[in-house]
Amino acid sequence: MNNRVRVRFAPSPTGALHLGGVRTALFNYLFARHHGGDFLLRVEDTDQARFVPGAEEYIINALKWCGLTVDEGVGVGGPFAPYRQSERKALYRQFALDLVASGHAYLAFDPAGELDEHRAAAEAKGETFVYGGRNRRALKNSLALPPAEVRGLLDAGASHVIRFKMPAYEELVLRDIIRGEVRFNTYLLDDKVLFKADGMPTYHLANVVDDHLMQISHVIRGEEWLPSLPLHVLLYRALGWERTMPQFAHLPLILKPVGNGKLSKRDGNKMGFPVFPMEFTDPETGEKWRGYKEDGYLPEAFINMLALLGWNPGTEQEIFSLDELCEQFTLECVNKSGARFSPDKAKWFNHKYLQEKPDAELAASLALLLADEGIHYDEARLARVCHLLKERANFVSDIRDASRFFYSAPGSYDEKGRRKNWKEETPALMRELAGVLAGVADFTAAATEAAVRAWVTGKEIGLGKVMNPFRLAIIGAADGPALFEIIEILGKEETLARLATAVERLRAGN
RNA sequence: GGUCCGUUCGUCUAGGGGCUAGGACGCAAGAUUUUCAUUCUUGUAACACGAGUUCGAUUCUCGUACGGACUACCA
Repeated sequence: MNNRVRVRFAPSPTGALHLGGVRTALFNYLFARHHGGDFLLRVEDTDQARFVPGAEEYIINALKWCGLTVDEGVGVGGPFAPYRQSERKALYRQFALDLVASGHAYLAFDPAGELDEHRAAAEAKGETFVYGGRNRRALKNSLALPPAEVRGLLDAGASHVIRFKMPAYEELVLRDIIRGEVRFNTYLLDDKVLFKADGMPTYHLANVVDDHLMQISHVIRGEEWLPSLPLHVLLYRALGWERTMPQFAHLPLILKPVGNGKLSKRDGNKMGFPVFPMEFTDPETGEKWRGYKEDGYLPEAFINMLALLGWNPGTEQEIFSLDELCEQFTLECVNKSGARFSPDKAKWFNHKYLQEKPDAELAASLALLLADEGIHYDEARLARVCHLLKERANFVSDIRDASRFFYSAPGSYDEKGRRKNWKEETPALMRELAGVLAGVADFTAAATEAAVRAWVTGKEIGLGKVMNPFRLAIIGAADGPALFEIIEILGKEETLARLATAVERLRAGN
């Protein structure tokens, strides 16, 4: 028996992976790396009806984009292959049958319609229908029906499922790494279906069987699974695997930024932020969902933001590289309560990471965005443009939007800026300014600034009287980065040309 | 409805029987600046409520309220 740490991320390919799913994967990954263990990817595709083509590929690509490398599993293989449950189908039936043989499970023949009727009837009385110890002898199953009738149904090929036989009355005290002791009483629990009529196991059976077979040491999953923990533990027990049963940790949920409830995929489009790591187009509805990647988030920033949603090491550090996260992550520092997602904070993280990016790297991303719009740019200048604009940007697209004047002269001028800054005396001032600039041999920001300041000082007027209309002439707007830095990049010729154009086109007054 | 989980500034959180309850996001003000930002400084703002234990509870216990998850032949 080995006690190597082995964890798995086990998504169901029913659509794109959302924020919560990525965080579950992340915490599993961090836990594995922290302990020098293995991170597996297992695809739980036991529900044929909900299978979405492309979802599995999306999940793999999303993990890749996030930098979460899978050691073993779908896409990479490994000693316990296959890792796709649909390909392990043949394996599960025997375990279900073993449970029937040992008296821990039974065959149930109730048609789905009849159960629906029971549920409806119970609901009408304000109650909930529970298929369990209190009524199973009155339903159509191998516990209630005479053996001969069961055999007859089987011989006739009657559709049936296999249900777990929940113990009548047992106090269960279970341990969760994050929550401590959690208590349940089997008296209130129902006989869950383990094996479906279509020959596929349900999540509960497949999950337990695979975690056992794949020697998983820790099950780290969302809080929505906490209610089925007793079933799973009982299953390990019934299968005789309790001694090597994994430890459990149930992660708090990620909640909507505003309003009630957990974050759903609808919230993103509604409130203007992505809930998926990457863009996803639903193949059935054709609906398109935004992604963090396409919105311009850096994967490191995205991961950092997600890691701090429900976890923190107890220090005041906020910026962590993936390596630092691996080093510092522990389940004991995961908190118990749900965390509201904050799009603002996500942006702030990206801003932080953007500042650390080398100009050349940003320039390469910017070039792509510009090419998308068919904007012509001078490649040699792009890194300088990024250097100048990045500190005021959250995304590379912010740099693109703030840098348009570098690629072409202003086609129009900001009206408010014109009214405020373009006075009767301005044209003359601008012509004089052009003369001053023309005389600067080495057209650097430092040199032009020194020349202009000297000239303005001599004239005994405020710097703003010159700089504001100057800015308007060069970039067509009243805001933006340091003007002398801008004209250094633009060059003398272009600067003088724009000045001349502005003098010609702009008129003072209202 | 039932079962289970949770509750510190608006949000993410630190802390923990005696603290001026700390940080970050956001917001506001000031400084810097040729503008707008950035940046820096300062400010804003919290222990859900009620009992109990205790010399003393935000911290421990129990209730209440509120929030959440689950309650499928879905995961």
